[in-house]
Amino acid sequence: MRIITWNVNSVRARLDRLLGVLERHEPDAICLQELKMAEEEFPALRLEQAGYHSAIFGQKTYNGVAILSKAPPGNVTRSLEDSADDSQARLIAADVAGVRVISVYVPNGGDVTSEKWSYKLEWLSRLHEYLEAKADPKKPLAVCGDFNITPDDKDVKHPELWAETVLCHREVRGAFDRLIDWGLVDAFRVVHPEGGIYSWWDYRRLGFQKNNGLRIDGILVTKPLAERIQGAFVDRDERKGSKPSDHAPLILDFSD
DNA sequence: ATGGTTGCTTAGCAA
Repeated sequence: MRIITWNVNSVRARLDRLLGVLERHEPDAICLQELKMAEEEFPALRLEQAGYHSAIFGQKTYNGVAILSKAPPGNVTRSLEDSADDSQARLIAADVAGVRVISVYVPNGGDVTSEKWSYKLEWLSRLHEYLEAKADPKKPLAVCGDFNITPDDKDVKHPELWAETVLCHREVRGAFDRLIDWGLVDAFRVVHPEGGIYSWWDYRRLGFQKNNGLRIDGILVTKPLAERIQGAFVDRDERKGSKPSDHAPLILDFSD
């Protein structure tokens, strides 16, 4: 089973590239983030022609997440399903081929003095509560997405440039560790313990041209799925050429 | 280095 996570930074701007990724990698499931469109605008018909079902949690202009799958998705749920007053579309879950798949777009956090930063920390705490309430560490589960967190300095090309930022701050790394402690494994880390492989390069400061990269995308899996890990890579070529997303797809392979 | 670039929406926000 192949699962991909990719922050497309607008489905509208990236549809041709998305179709290319599906054709090139043939994932069983692909988790998308930053759709930047309402559900009714989502090109579900075009993707169906490419062989994929769509489970969509859209929002006009900002955010938005989806799960595309070859097999029909089951038990689709949207949002963190808690009591918070939250209009941002950042989580969708579905059963795909016996695996509970979740696509998450963790808040970026702006800067550490902003209200966005406290929203990020609260959202991560709510995600932890969501796992406690809705998921089971003993069953196959993959939490896939843009976590807007580098797990470690070895996931940052120039850690000194990013220290104390919202992507590297010890408080979000702590929140990430608490998700892991619930019963998850950073599947990409298992395959590449040495680090030095990145999934996001800032459009600003010509990040890609300088390989000023960070790995803020990931696939976190429960033990029964971790035992099936076969390989992992980032499709760095997808960040090249005309009109790329600022993220590259991160790809995990599991035995069936 | 308080800049830089991209997308959505149309001057400003978010990343």
